[in-house]
Amino acid sequence: MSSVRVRFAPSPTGFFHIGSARTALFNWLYARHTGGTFVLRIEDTDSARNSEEFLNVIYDSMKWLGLTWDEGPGVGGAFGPYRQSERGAVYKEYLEKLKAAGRTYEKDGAIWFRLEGERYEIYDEHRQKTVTKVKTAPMVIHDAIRGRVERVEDEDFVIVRSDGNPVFHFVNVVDDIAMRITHVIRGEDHLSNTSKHVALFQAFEVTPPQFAHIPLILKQNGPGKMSKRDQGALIEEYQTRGYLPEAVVNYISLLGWNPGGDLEKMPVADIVAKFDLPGVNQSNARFDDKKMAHMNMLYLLALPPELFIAAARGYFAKHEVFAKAGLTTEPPAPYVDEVLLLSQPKIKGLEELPAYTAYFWSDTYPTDDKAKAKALGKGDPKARLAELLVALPGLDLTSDASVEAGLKALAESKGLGFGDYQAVARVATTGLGAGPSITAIFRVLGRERVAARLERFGQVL
RNA sequence: GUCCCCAUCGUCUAGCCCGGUCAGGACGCCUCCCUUUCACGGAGAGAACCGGGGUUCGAAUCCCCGUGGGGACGCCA
Repeated sequence: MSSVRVRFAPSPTGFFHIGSARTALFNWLYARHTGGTFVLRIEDTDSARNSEEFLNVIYDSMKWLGLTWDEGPGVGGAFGPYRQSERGAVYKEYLEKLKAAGRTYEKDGAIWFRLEGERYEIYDEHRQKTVTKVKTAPMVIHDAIRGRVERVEDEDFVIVRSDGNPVFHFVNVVDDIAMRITHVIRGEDHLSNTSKHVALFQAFEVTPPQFAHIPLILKQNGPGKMSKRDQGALIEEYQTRGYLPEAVVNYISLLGWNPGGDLEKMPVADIVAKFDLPGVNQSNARFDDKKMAHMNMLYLLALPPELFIAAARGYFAKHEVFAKAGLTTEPPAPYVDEVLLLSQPKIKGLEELPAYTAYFWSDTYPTDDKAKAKALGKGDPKARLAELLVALPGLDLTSDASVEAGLKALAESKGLGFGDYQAVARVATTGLGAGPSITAIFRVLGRERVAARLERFGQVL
């Protein structure tokens, strides 16, 4: 294990979104790349806004994405506890250090951090009030992604609230010191805070960790950074929509980072091998759900049959697809597997599956009017239907090839093409204009059901 | 308003650090091919160096200024 220690420090005040996931991922990737330690620390100092529900969402989402932590809640570690709400003693100890150094004072019941320098008053237009500023030397931050950043921190700030709870800036720095964090990889929205943090590190006489401020993810429509309220922002949502976690990981790893070539789809092990801080971009990235969906399709397509079946079945169970289709018992496993495999090369996402396969589960399925009109629009569909019904008992349904041979023979005997039968047979047996090959549909559905559907369709013509 | 960060196709980006290529790839869009529908796949079209100065024989690449975008300015994190 290398000496690298990184942490992801979410606060359970809202759902786990793409931006948080990407920050967690970059920390995890860096830890895995360097053979370091990935720490999960829960920043729950704002008791008014925290909730256990959100905490569980964070754990679930991280586990789903495969972002396992080496130290943190549930797994322990030498620097625990890992929830800030349980670290009161640590903060008290560090607060004493600051007090002893004369770097704190009380005002309005809160404890403030005292910057060193000459004080003066000035009217702040933004806040519309007079504030006390301090003439300080600029803080210099050596950022692994931004380079040298200089910022003047010129106002004292609260480190312990009047209710006794310590504030983010303070606990964040204290824990990074106490947990021996070597690299702070976080969103660029924290860059302006970093001067506060450096001031605190200096007050504790500790060399600050290596900072790396990663670009933000912008919402795909409209201005501003992505927030938990935006469309497609929640990791949870991709989980319920049946996205493959490795696809999500792959896609978000490419938001603000790239291996420096044309490579896009790559196994997570390759991402780990290639990931490094210098490869991280400096400019913000806009989220694109189309590209995410495409990545997911690529992964779905590449899934070995048994894994695709497992994923699809997981989706079906989660969404109670069979129950919603009106079935009291699940269809036989081999039948279900066959139907699922038929669909694998055709769909872009698992969420398409219920609608895509509905006619395999139930004999009552909707008929798409457009598809019907199109199928009935040319030739003599009624005659084709009748011919299919005549030929059906003699059709060899053992394989797609044999069904195809049979249908082609029928078409040839009438001086027609395969397509003349395909269109009407499809809409009759599935109600749709698109789907797996008609030969596979015949074979999997079976002679009886196909016959019944063809007949029923013929009657309403 | 103050401070900080950033700037290549509509989007994600390669190229930039260490100036010299028809500025490359991917998503999306469009066309064609494959085909039994729909996908997948294949081929192709269209599409960008934010603007202005400077340095240089030569600038997407280095410097400055604009402009634009983003972020921070809480007893939130």
